[in-house]
Amino acid sequence: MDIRERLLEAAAQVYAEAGYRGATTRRIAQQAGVSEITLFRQFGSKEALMLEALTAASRTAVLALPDVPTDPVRELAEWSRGRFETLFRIRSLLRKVMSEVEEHPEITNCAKSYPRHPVNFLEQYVRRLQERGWAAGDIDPRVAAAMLVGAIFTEAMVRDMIPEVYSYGIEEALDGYVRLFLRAIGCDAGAPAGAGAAAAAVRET
Amino acid sequence: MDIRERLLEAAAQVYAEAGYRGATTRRIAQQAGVSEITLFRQFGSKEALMLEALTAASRTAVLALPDVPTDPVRELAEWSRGRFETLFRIRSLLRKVMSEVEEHPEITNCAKSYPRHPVNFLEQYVRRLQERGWAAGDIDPRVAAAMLVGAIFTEAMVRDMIPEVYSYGIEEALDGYVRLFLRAIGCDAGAPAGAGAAAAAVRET
DNA sequence: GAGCAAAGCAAGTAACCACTTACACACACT
DNA sequence: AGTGTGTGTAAGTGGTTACTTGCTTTGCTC
Repeated sequence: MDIRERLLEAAAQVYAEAGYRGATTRRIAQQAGVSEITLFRQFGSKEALMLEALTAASRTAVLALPDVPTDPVRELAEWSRGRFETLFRIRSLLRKVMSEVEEHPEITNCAKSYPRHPVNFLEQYVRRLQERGWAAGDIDPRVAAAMLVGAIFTEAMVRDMIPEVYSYGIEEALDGYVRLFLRAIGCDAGAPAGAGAAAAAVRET
Repeated sequence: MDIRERLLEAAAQVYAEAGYRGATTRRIAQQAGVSEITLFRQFGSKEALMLEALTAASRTAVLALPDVPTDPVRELAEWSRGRFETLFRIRSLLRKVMSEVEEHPEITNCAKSYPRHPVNFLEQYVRRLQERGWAAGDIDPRVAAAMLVGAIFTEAMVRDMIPEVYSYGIEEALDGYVRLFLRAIGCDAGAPAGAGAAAAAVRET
């Protein structure tokens, strides 16, 4: 494996564990299995290394939602789960980036430069549900999308920090969020009687 | 003002700005307007000072929800706004605590030791709505409460970090969350026609 | 085998960190 | 006047930080 890549990966990992100040060049070099001098010869400075490492680490594939909704319950459940797993995997790194926005804006900018934020995908999906008459028209898709994405984000960030608050499993939480979300926007297929024409239409397709 | 208190307040403030490693004793003493030696004479060590400062800083009053729900829309709107403002005020400190849980568990424990977490208040409120027949019985109050609280938490944590994602105001967001939440749990009093047949049925029981 | 780029080692730089020691000053109580 | 108590200044402790210099070793190409 290339030394540059080893250093980049080690830098991202140590940063996720200890933050910018805690990610010392010695520790990064040790983690990568190279000497500290090689680090400086390759990247010039710690700042340059971290910038490149965090830019690379934040390049994660963004899960898409189907252009044409067919099974909202299933599609949203899968998307929510994927979104959660992505966030949960990089939760340590994300926490550090969040806590250092004020101090290292130039470095954290690269990590948060989503050209299109995942919340926008969900927002568009809700709009398409509305166009089809599967969701109530008086819902603000931006707010609705932010609510579900926000709940998932919190779940990924704090669940392992204060587990005593969460007496139920993550599966239960995600399924519950999707069900609540669909009910909230008026697209509740599994809701009790009288829940609405939209839900019936969904079930029939 | 007492020197001890000045130091405690300065420690919390500098910690919120720079984190544990960045909160140097020199900087804290300077912020408090006392000499660095006084800091050590008063608290013995940086660790002891930070522990006391963060314990004191995290002692925030927890907003209560009424024992007997009368006006869910208003009560939840007020509670959500209060919850948001509390979190938003200490967002910098919270971000640091979150990013340092793994490294300084003993210090961050004091900050997150909610005997009863705010989400439990909302959970109990939802239960009381259910008992009264104002909310659907098949809703898990724990999951529902976590969803609203999670959405508010995310709003307080990331809104000022990536403002370009949020094209609407915080008022709009909070009001929207409460409306969506009430619809989700089947307690949508003010919902327009078509969306709330189930809600009407709920209200009649 | 010669040449060369990239890696390593040993050592050292100036700055900063938490923390200590020694000593002077100012105020309260008696 | 004396006696603490709490604060300040000055100086310095050993350790760590990012980063550098000088020199040697490795491994590959020709």
